[in-house]
Amino acid sequence: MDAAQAVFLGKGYQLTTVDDIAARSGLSVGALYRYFPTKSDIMLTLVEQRLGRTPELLHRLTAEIEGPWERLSRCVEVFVSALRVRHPSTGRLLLVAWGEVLQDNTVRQGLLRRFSGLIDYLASVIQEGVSTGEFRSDANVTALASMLLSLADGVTLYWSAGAPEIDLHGMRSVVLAMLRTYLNPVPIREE
Amino acid sequence: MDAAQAVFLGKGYQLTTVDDIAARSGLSVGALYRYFPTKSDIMLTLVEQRLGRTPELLHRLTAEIEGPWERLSRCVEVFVSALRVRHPSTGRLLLVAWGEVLQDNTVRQGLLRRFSGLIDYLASVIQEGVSTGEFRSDANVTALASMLLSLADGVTLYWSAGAPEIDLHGMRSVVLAMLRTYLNPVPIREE
Amino acid sequence: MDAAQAVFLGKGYQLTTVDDIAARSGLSVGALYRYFPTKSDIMLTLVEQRLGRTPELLHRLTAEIEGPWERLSRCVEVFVSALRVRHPSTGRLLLVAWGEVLQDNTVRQGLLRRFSGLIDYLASVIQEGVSTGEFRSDANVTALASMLLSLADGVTLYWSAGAPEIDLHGMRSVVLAMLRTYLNPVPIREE
Amino acid sequence: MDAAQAVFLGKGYQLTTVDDIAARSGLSVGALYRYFPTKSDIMLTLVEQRLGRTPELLHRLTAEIEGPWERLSRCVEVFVSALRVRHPSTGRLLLVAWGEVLQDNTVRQGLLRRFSGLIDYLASVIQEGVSTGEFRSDANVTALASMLLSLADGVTLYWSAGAPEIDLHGMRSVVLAMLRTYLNPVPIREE
DNA sequence: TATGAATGAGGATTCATTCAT
DNA sequence: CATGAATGAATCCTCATTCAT
Repeated sequence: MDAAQAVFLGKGYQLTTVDDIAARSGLSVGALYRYFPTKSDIMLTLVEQRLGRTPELLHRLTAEIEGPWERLSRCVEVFVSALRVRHPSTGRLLLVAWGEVLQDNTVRQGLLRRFSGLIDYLASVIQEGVSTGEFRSDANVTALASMLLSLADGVTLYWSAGAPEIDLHGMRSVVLAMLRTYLNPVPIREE
Repeated sequence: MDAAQAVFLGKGYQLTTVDDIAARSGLSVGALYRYFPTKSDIMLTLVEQRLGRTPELLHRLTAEIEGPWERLSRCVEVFVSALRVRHPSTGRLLLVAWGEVLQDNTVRQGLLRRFSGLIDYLASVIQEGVSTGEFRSDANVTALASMLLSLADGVTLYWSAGAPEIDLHGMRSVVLAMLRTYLNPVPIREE
Repeated sequence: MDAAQAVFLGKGYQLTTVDDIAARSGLSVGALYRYFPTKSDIMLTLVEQRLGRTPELLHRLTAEIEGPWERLSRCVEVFVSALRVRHPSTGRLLLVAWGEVLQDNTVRQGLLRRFSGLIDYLASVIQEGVSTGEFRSDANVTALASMLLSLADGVTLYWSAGAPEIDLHGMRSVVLAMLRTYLNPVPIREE
Repeated sequence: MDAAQAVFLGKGYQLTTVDDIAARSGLSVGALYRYFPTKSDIMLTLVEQRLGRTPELLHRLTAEIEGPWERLSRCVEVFVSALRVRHPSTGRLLLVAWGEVLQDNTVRQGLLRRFSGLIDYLASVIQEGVSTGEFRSDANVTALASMLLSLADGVTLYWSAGAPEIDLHGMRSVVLAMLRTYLNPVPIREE
C-alpha cells in the first residue's frame, strides 16, 4: 500500500489527492483512513519508513567493512549506487519531503531525525579513523560528517529533479580524492 | 510588492493564499492579478529575481579578486555570509522553491538554470587555476564545481529548515582545507 | 444494550455515530445491525421504550390514588420527581427526540403518540372530577389536559437544556395553586 | 438571504446542506461563506435574529397597554396569534433550534438568553400587578413567569410538530381563566 | 451468529481566478 | 486602473451500511 508513494513522486504531496492514492492502491478512501488518520500521516509514514531508516540501512551495509577509510569510501559508494540503481525513488521521495518541510512540522522532524542519525554514523566512522591514527588528528569530525551529508542530499535533490549536468561518477571520484588527500596526507599513498 | 515573499517563507507556497499575499502587500487581489497572471507566476518571478540572479551576484562579488584560489575561497566566504547574514531569507526561499519543483515545471526550470549558471561560474574559476598551473592539472573541473554547488544547496536546505547541528564555520574550514589539500598538494605549504 | 442511550444524551442523535453506540454497548457494529436495521431505529426504539411508555407509567403510579384532585396533584408530583430524581435522563432523551422530529417522521409519530396517550389519561382524570362535581362543570377538559402536558414538556426541555432559572418546586406550587383555585373555587378550601 | 431559513424549516438543521441554502438563496456557496464563517453560524444568526428578538418584540407589542391584567392577557393573545397567524414559521424555527441545543452550544446559549429575556419581561408585568395590589400579594412572580413561558414553548413545539389535538383557542381560554382566578380571586368578578 | 474491515456517496469548507463597478 | 465580492470546482474527511470470514 505504501507503494502508493508512486503518486507522491509523480505530482508532489500537495497536488496528490487522497482519492489518487486510494485509486492507485486499490483501496477505498475509507479503508485508507482506517490506517492513516490523515493525508499528512501517509506522508509521514513514508518519510519514516523510507527515509528514516536510511541511517540503519547505511550502517548495515557498511559496518562490517574493516578499516575506517574503506568504510568511509564504501559509504560514498553506497550512496551513489542507491541514487542511481538501488533506490532512485527514495531520492525523489526526499525531494517531496523537503517540499513539505515548511508546511508540515512532523515531516520536518522526520527529516531532521534522519539527518542526525546519518551524521552520528558518519561521525563515528571518521572518529574511528582519527582514533587509530589513520586519519589526520586535527580533523573536525562533526563538520566533516555534516558536510558529507549536506553534499549527499544536495546531489540527491538535483539528481532527482533531473539536473542534466550531474556527473555522479565524476563527483564520486572528486569526493573520494578530496577526502583521501585531506584525511590521509601521506600514508595512504604507500598502501 | 514582491517583498510579500515573506508570506511564502512563513507558510510555504501551497499554504499561502493569494489573499495572504494581497493583504501583506497592501494591494488588492485584483491589482495583484494585473501584474501576475497566476499565483504560480508570483513564485516564478520570485525565483528568477531572488534566486536566478545568484550567479551574476556571485560573479560581481568575486570576479575582481585576483588569483584563482583567492577567488574560490572568496566564493565559499560569500556563500557562508549570505546564508548567515546577508540573505538568510534567500535560503528559505530556495527551500520553498525546491518544494515546488515537482509540481511546477517553470520553477524547476528556474532552479536548474540557476544551477547551470553557478556551475559555469565556479567551473571557470577553477579552470583558471588549472590553466595557470596553480591547481592540480588532473582536476575534474565540472565535477568539482557541481560538488561545491550541491554542497552549498544541501547546507542551505538544512540551515533553512533549522537543523540544529549545523556548524557553518566548522564546515567552511573543512571545505577550504579539503579544497586546498586537493587542488594544491604542495605549493600551498610554501605560501 | 439500549442503555447506550447514554451516547445520544451526550452528543445528540446526529453527532453520535453507530460506532460510538457499538463501543459503548460492547457489541460490534455488525451485531448492532442484527437487531436494528438502521441507526434511526435505535432512536425510535428508545423513543418507544423510554418515552412511549410514559402514559402507562403515569397511570400505574397514580391510578390507585383516590379522589380526582389527589390523583391530579399526584401527577404533578410524579412529573417533578421524575424530572429531578427518578428519570432525569428521560428528560434529556425527550430533548434529543424533539430534535429529530423534523428529520425523522417515525420519531415524530412516536412523540405524538406519547402526547395523545398522556392527554387521554390526564383528561380522564380531570373528567372524573368534573363528573363527580368536585371540579367546576364548565372546565374544558381536553384543553386543560393539553395545557398541562405542554407545560410539562416545556419545563422538561428547559430543565434538560440546563436553564439556570428554573425553580421546579416554585413552579409546582404555582401550578397546583392555580389548578386548585380554577377547578375548585370554593369547596376545596373547606376540605 | 436569511429567508433561506425556509430550508431549515423543511428538513431540519443537520439534513440541510450548505448547497441547499446556497441554491435557495440564489447565492453561491462561496458567497455564503463570505458572510457566515460556518454553517452553524447561519443557524446562530437565525436564532438571534428571529428568536432572540422575541423579548423586545413582545415588549413593543404590549408595553403600552394599560393595566397589568390587560397587559398580561395581551401577552397571551400575542402569543396565540403569533403562532397561528403572524409568525408560524418562527414556531418551527424554535423547533429546529431546540434540536440543536445538545450539539451546538452557541445555539443553546441563544435559546437560554431568549428564555431569560422573556422571563424578565413577564415577571415585570406580573410584579407590577402585585405591586399595585391588583394581583394577589403572595404570588411567586418568577415561578409564574417561567411557567407561562415553558407552557408557551411547549405548545409551540407540539403545534409546530403538527400535533392534531392542539386546540389553541381552548387553551388560551383555560390559561386566561386560570390566571384570573389565581391572581385576582375576588375583584375580577366585579368587572 | 458475531466481527470489524471495507465501501463510497456525501458534505463542509477553501481558494485561485474573474469581472462588474 | 483598482477593488473585492462572487464563483464553484476541488478537496479532505466522515460514517451509515454491507458482507466476507
